[in-house]
Amino acid sequence: MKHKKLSNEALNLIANRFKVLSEPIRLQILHTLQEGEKSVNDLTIAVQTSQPNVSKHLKILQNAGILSREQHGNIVYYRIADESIFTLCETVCNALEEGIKSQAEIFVTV
Amino acid sequence: MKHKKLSNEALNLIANRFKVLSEPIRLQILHTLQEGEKSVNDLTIAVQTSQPNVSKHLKILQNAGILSREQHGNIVYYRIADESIFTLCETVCNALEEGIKSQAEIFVTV
DNA sequence: GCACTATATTACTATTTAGGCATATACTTA
DNA sequence: TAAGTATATGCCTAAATAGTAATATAGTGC
Repeated sequence: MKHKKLSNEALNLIANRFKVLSEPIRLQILHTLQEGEKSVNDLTIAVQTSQPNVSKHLKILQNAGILSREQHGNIVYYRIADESIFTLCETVCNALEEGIKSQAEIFVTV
Repeated sequence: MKHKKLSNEALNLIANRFKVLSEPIRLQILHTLQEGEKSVNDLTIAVQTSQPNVSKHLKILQNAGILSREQHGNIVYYRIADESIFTLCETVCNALEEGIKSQAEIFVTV
């Protein structure tokens, strides 16, 4: 398996993407948006925190290019702009499952 | 495309994995280890920071199940224990490339 | 214009954490 | 045992940031 050498700037960008995804509330927002676009109010109800807090997280996600924003009258709808985040989550899920299985094997072999 | 509903605890675990990967120095360490196992000293030289700092990051990566540790005499070797992190980095890389391309299109259509 | 609703922003606080420095631990060799 | 080397740990400080509360902005309908 061949791999390219990544520059430090590239690693910084990658690290930053992970940082954006490292907040549970933001993952909750993304997970909720997997059903389709939602208003800020919908999301506020879904993630159980204050509206200003949701708006702040939405801005972070939008700035990262993960969400797009669309305003209709008084209501602002957010939607997923970069589906790759679900691939990321799935990869992590599988890895975590594997890790737990490996731990379980310790007991099996006793 | 069907997707399962994730519990908040699951999202916390996923967020935590992203958090571990959200530090450029840790990505540098992982990227260096892609060549194969290295000693703490090797890694300290590779990532250009202090040895205690490297040890601290190595511990975080090991606790997350991403690295494994093996001591030979005086020297401690670390190696990748969870290859999925490279898949993650690659997915992010591709997404970032796509994002930049989309931005570029704005200029093309002028 | 005025009241009402939806979203965003600002200022603040509390928590987390990366990095530096000093030092501890552990292994090796003389 | 003593000196030397490799790695880990503890304490501290500075910077980043999530959350809150108050307020600002912007759109709607009367």
